[in-house]
Amino acid sequence: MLHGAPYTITELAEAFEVTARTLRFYEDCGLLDPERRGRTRLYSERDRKRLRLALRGKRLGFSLEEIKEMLDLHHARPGQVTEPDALRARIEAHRARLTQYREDAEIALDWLDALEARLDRLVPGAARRAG
Amino acid sequence: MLHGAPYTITELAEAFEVTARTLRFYEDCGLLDPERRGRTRLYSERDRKRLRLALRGKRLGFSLEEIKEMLDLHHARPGQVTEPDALRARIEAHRARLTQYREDAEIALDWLDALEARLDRLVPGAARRAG
DNA sequence: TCAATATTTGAAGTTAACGTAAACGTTATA
DNA sequence: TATAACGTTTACGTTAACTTCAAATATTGA
Repeated sequence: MLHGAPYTITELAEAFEVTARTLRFYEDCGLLDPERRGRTRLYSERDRKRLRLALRGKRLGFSLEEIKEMLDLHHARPGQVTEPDALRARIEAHRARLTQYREDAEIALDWLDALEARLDRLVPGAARRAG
Repeated sequence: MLHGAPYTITELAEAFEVTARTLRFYEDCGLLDPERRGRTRLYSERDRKRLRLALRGKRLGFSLEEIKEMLDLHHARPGQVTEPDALRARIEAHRARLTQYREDAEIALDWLDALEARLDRLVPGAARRAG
C-alpha cells in the first residue's frame, strides 16, 4: 500500500476506475507491460503513468493503437526512431486534431450555456442556483 | 448550387465529408429529418446546421443518442420539456465532461510539445521550422 | 424515349473496446 | 484441509456506428 509499491491488478483497476479485464486487454494491445511474479501481474509506477496517459488519450477519442504509438515514441531510444519525418507528420496531425478538439469544446460549452438559458425560458418556475 | 437551395444527399455528404449512407443512418437515428420530393431526400439549411452540430458532438465523443437529445432539446417547445430538473442535471454532466475534455486537450498539447522536443533530441539532424 | 446516372431500401458484415463465462491455479487463514 | 478470495487463460458475446452489398426504383440528359 505504500507509495511506490507494486500494485496488484485490482488495486490499479480500482484506482483508475477501470476493470481488471481492461488492464489485461490494454496489455494485449501493448499499452502496458507489467512484471510477473509467477503468472500474477505486478504493476509499477511506470505502468501507472502509462495508464494515466492512455486513459487521457482515450477520453480524447484516440484509438488504443494511436495511444500505443505515442507511448512508444515517448519511451523510444535513439536507434528506434526509424522514420522521424513520418513521425513528425503524425505528431502534427495529432496536434491539429487536439486543437480542433479544444475549439470544439469551447463552442460546445457556449452552446450548452445557450441551451440552459433556453431551458430556463421554457420552464420558468424552476430552481436555479447563483442566478 | 446557390446558397439556401436544398441539397441533394450527395451534395451534403461531400460538403461534410461523410457518406450518403451515413446521412440516411443519421436520419434513422432521428438526427436529421429532410423533406422529400417523391422518395428523394432534400436537405435544408436546418438540416445542414443540425448536421454540423452532430458532427461536432461526434468529434467530442458524444454518442448519437446524446446528440439527438441535445438537438431535440434545442428545438423543443414549452410543453415538450417534461422533466426539466433531470435535463438540467444532464446538461451539467455534459458541461463537466466538456470541461474535462478541454483540460485534457490542453495537457495533451503540452505533452505533444514535449514529445516533439524529445524527437528533436533523438534525431538531431532533422529539418525544423521556425526553431 | 431510352440509356446513363442517382437514389432508395433492406439486410448483412465490420471494427474497436471491451464484457462475460468457464475452468483452472495460488494464497491466506480458520 | 477446506474454503474463500484473488488471479490466470481462452474463447465467445456485445454494442455503437458505421460500411458494403444487392436489387429495385427514380431522375436526368441527349
